Amino acid sequence: MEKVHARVMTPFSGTLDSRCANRLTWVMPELPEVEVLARRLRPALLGCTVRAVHVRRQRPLGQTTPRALRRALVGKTFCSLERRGKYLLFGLAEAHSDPVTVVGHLGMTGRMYIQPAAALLPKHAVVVLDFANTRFVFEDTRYFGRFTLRCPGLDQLGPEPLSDAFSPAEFHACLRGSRQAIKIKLLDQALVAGIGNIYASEALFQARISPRRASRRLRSEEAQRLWRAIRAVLRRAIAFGSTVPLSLADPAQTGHSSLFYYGVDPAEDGFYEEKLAVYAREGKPCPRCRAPIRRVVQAGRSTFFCPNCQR
DNA sequence: AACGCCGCCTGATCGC
DNA sequence: TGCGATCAGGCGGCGT
Repeated sequence: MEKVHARVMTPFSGTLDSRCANRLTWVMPELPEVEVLARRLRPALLGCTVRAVHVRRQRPLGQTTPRALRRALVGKTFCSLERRGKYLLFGLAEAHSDPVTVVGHLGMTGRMYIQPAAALLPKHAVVVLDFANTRFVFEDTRYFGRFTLRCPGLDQLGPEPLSDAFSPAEFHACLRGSRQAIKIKLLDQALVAGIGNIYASEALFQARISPRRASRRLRSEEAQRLWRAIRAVLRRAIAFGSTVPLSLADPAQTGHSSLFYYGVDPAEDGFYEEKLAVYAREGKPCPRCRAPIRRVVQAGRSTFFCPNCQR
């Protein structure tokens, strides 16, 4: 079991090596990772009826008490699973009572999977939902995630970047009202939902826009380029995540005898090297012009970019 | 009211 | 060897 934890790496949790920003050891969950998780969890989860609810950590429940969560879920059956930005919306229903929605968020290090009822629980389990012979586990090392009945942040979300609700004109209009650096603005979930630190850098690279430009200074064609880049980068990451070779997703290999949660070791298969053009690549050659990628800190977070390509 | 900044939280790493 | 400082970051809350 412990061995498993050392080995399994997933696109749904993680952190950047603190001493060497060039080495990506884990990946934070952003829109593509949450979308891939939803797609994989959905078929396994729908139809499962909750027999018991165990709350191991209260913080991710926010305002919801363990008792309220238990009352809301026990006896109900999972009937839908949707993604909104980086959030997961679990729908549960029962014949003679109102349907409920549970809001989930992976935070920095959250993971969600289904395992056999006999398996050992992870050290940082937050919520466990017992089914007949299996169970749903939400674990989160840093407890930044959410698993709750009420989540105020959800109401503040901007448009889904891959939907028609996300228009270049409106995007540009929002940017014009902000003096913030464009990289920081992209992290604002009210502007557009689901972009995190990794894909903000990646989208700006693809659009050839410097992360330090003031949002309001972007010209119309630049905003449009960025709009397009955001969608392309996210779509590509989703496609990549959902086409991970099955051998890498083999439950036997990851040690989870159930699975549903797919481990990929970036050091072994180069998965992330191929996917990310600039993120965590300080000093390495720009894939477009070979100039060394630079790292700067904006609002306390790392930004990676090519000083030559991005103006 | 937009925006900056802090606190939350743990694990890995590095210096002494 | 072991201990303490540092760092990663999504997001809510608070101050200006």
